[in-house]
Amino acid sequence: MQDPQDQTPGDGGDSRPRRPEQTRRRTGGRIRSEDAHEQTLLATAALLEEIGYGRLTIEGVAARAGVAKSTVYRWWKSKAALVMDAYGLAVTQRMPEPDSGDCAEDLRIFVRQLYSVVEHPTRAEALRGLMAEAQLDPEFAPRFTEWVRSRRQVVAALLARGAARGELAADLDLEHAVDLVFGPFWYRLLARHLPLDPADASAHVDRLLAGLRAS
Amino acid sequence: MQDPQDQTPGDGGDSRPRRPEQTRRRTGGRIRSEDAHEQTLLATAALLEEIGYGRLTIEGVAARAGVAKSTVYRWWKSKAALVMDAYGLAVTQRMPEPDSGDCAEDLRIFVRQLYSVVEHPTRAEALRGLMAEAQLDPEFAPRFTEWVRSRRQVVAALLARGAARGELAADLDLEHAVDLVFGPFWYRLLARHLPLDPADASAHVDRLLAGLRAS
Amino acid sequence: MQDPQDQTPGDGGDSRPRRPEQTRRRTGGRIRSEDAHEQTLLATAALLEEIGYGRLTIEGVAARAGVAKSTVYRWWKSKAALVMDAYGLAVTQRMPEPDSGDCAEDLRIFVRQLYSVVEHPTRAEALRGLMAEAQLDPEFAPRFTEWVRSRRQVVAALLARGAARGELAADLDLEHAVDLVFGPFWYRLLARHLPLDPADASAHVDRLLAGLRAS
Amino acid sequence: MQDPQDQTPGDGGDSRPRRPEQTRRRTGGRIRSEDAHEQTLLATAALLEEIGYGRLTIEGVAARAGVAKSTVYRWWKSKAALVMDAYGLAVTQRMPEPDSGDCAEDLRIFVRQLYSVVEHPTRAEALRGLMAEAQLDPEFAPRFTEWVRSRRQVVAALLARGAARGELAADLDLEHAVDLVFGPFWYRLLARHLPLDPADASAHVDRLLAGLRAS
DNA sequence: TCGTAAGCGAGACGGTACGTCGCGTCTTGTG
DNA sequence: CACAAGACGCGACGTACCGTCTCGCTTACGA
Repeated sequence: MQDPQDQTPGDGGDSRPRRPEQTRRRTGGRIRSEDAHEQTLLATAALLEEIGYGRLTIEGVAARAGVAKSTVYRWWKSKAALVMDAYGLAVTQRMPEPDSGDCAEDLRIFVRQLYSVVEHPTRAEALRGLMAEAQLDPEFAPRFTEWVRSRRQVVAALLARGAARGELAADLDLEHAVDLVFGPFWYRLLARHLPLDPADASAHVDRLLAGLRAS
Repeated sequence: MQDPQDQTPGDGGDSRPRRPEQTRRRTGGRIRSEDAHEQTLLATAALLEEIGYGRLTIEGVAARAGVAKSTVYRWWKSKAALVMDAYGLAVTQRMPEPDSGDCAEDLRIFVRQLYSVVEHPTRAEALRGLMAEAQLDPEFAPRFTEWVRSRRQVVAALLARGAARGELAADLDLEHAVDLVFGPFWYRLLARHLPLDPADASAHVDRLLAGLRAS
Repeated sequence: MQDPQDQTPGDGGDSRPRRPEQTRRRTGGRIRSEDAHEQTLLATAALLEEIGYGRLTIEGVAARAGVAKSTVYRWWKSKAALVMDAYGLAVTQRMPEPDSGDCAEDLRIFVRQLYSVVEHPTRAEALRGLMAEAQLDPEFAPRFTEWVRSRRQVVAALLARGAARGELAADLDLEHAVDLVFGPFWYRLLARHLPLDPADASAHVDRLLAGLRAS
Repeated sequence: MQDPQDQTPGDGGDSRPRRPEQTRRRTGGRIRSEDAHEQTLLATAALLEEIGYGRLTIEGVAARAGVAKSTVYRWWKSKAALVMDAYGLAVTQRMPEPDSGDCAEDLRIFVRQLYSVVEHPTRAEALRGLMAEAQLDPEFAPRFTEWVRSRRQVVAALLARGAARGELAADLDLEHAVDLVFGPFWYRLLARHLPLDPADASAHVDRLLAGLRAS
């Protein structure tokens, strides 16, 4: 979600930028409890597994974590932000940024990884929940969009390299191409009109490449 | 939402599948108040415009409509179902089922219409809200998926006609092709990484057709 | 509750005087369904047994009786009135009006009968419920008070006969004496500080008579 | 309701037995708002005066007190419990526990005080309402019975002192004697067959004493 | 080494909306 | 007309979470 290096030391690596960016005053005061923090994220993950995003509540997370509600609110401003920290990272941030020298291969790797989310139903549900929340919570939407863009960036770079190498059409519309990678994926994930089968990943990429080469 | 022809006359075009299917017992019982019904839908639409899907509440709808909350609950089992009736119809049901004899032209008409939803921000927000709700409310999800399928059917038929006429590749994968029509649209609508511009509709279709012809 | 002879024929013998007393118009119109009536009272009695006065509802009675709610409302204006018909009669109206020639004996018979209500828990609960309702429903209160007076009358007459025969003090305050018969009974029935034991009836009467003879 | 002496200072004299007995954990947690509490009781009392027990609602009390409904429910589990705190105390707790050395005099004082409730119609109605509620709400009944017993205790003690002093029959049945004090009072209060006149208090006591001396 | 400044648990608070229940009324048939 | 069916407006219910707010206690710096 965030590069590890932009973390204020002692900030736990996952707090949202709610605390003033000006390197935090830090003049005395009890230090943040790493434990409370961790328990919160663990409880969130556990509850996501058990009851799903929709029925997750901050109240419930706090109770499960043995943490005060106010402590949760101190570090995360919404359920979505909490879930994003607890799960988003695990789900997708660790996705590869493949660079094999072969654009088709890179794409294949990336898309396979993308589709593999459905093998972890809770992660898939978390993705759905985050997307849903982004529609309903105007404060969360920009943060989600930003995350989407960061994911797009990986694919865009990958395609740009391919185009530079001449593997793809020169006049490629990058943004549109990236939409063709993610669009059908999200659509199936959300609309559920057909199952999202990791086995389809290859076919998806093949058809994609056909279009991108011709252009 | 529903085929216009399966409407019982005087049933307002929005009957819920809650009442026993078809012929409704109809032996005694006060007849359903067309007025209460209509007022509810109008209030829903009005509030959608004013405060948006996220802040819409059944309580608020009932109050605005001058209708008892229990009456709303009698006919709609969730906010999403209510919005679907109040808005879904207006939003998409009236979309065309073009059949000009030219597949490319048909697609263009359909997609243009699809993209035009963003010219009505409230409708766009309603669409987003419904999709979000489908992720959060397991009871609503199937109903939404069904509606998605009905929309897909229109495009599938259109493409099938084109394939039969030889305008498209014979070995066309229909489902995947339909995903390419709707996927990028929904993706942009929901993720907001880039604006959804009706002017892009043509380009979208052109690229689509290129792929579908080659296959 | 009412003498059988004051019934308009065809009026079922237990309807409350809601219909005008002027021997009912009776000019065409469907005749009152004896069956609906009876089923209502039976359902009331059954539900009293099962769930008690407190949780009894007119809605529930109607459903159980297979009768329309409006039919219940047509003949009884409140739950209390309904219960009074369904149960009150059985509970207390059939109590004896003893006249053995011996005032002490008469009292003993009467009080024993009074206390025996606790052997029928449902009846006891109905009595409690009616008393409670009389406190909460101003419309029902007078009807209940009237019934109380009718019960008092029996005892008053009994005592008056005794006084005339010289078995009791001549300067007896009748109303107060009757209060001493019913007061402690109701008090124990309602306050539940001590169980109401039919075996106590004799002791109650004995102490009572001691006081009434001396005066 | 409770002995005045077992009140934690600042606890308003009306603490519910809902919180763990005695010393309350008191490790963290916002302190209970004495103000919210007091406003609730005041609003209850005010509404009792204005609309009476029957039409009192918790919803209404909360609104009037400017307090959240959930706060009311946190401290009182039913309307009856609320009224008992708001009014019961005022009505009867402050009743005297006379000990003049003369049993007859003590009784007279007590009964006069008892009858005087009818001079405050709202209190009388509250008493009726509480008794009614005790019949209808099984959860409340024991609490009410307990209160009744505490009131009886006062009279029992008074009579026991008299008996010890030889003012009353030695073989006095205390429980029955107490029933004779309260029974007729409640009976008249509830059944309304005759008005409850404070002027009758003396006569009531006189007749009572006659019986208790003779026994 | 002490005071000041957090962080933390607990949990009460004012709110908002929920979804349900029963009321008593009404509007439809049908008999 | 009575009756069944059942929809309607209404009002309150009791619950669930929200996000905020004291509390008392603990921890860590910096003066």
